[in-house]
Amino acid sequence: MKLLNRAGELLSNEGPSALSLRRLAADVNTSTTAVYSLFGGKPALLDALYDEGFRRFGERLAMVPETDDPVEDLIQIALTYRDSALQDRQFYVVMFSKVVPDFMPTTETYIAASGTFVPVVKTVQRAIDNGSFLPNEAPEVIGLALWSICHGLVSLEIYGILPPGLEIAPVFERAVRASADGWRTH
Amino acid sequence: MKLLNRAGELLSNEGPSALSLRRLAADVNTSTTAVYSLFGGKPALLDALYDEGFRRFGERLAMVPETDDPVEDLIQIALTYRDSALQDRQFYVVMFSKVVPDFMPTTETYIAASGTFVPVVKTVQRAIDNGSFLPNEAPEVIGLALWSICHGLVSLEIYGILPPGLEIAPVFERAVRASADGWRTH
DNA sequence: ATCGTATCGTAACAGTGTTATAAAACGAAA
DNA sequence: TTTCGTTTTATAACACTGTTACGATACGAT
Repeated sequence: MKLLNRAGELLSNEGPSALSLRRLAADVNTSTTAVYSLFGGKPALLDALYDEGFRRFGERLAMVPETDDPVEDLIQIALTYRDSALQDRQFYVVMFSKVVPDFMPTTETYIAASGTFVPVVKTVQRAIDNGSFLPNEAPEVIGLALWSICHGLVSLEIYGILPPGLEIAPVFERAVRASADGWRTH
Repeated sequence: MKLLNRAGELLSNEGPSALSLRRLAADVNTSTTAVYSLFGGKPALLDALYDEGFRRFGERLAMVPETDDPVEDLIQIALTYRDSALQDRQFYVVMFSKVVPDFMPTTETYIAASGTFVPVVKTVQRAIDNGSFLPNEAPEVIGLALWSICHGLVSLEIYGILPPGLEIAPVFERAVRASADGWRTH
């Protein structure tokens, strides 16, 4: 599907505002109607990109190796989260920000995207079983907290609203480690 | 300025996509040109709303009383952060999300907005001086970490991409407390 | 009262997503 | 191979967006 590839390129190279149907159609030598017969419109095209973004994202997160230190595994997942987001930052804003007015993913696509979160919860569960993390805390809650600090820091970074003159990478790691420590058994 | 008031209403009630210049001008019985002579265009109008959003936001955060337990103060600031964001959620997405393509606040407006962050850092400093938080950690970093988990959770909540069937308020508080605990001296 | 600036209305321009209509391409059945 | 039916495509128009040139109006200070 040349259209989808080119849409991904346009999104990555020039951002969401360059992703107009006329521009896209002209780039692959067709007309805008193609988008409607093949996808169903611009929202559906965004849905496909949303899906693609989460596919890449989940692929990379799942690639983090599993060691016998689950808390350290979580840190590595977090670092991978940031790397992946920065690598596909234009996809990231489609996935996690309202970059296109009134765009919402299909519930089907949304459910598929939710799978990205599963390895995090599993690793948290291992940390609980391990005795590293507090028992009697729902692993989804801990996972969500760690996921959120990643999302919060990364989106602030991508939107350029972080204090300037800040070496972000070490700050990110430090923040994630502290956040994980908050769930540790003492 | 009736235009700005109506723009805020439109933004709050119907979201950013309802904020078109023609709609806005018609609602206050004028024409779109008024926006250009009074503000300078739609980006400048958004800039004014961005400013207004941060003004309200900062006002509420600064209203959190200062006790002799700075860590607890930080928790209260965090809870206020969420309350304020949910109260003005359409403003929040203008402030922290790319809801209008290629919109960026003026550096002047951005600097004013940055002031919102100051009370957080000050409270963190008090927690360090207090002996509650680890010394030799930059208060900006700790403040940023706490700010980020608030931002991460709240934006996930506002965008509706949180696991369904979740009582968010207690999860939010639990996550913030754990995140703060991560910076505590043991 | 007059001048100069600021504001406003009308209308047009370029761009967007979307859709009706008709032509073309393709695949399967006769 | 030929025919039929579905899918895909191209053209053009529609309604909408932000923006701007132009002219008229209103307002405030000299």
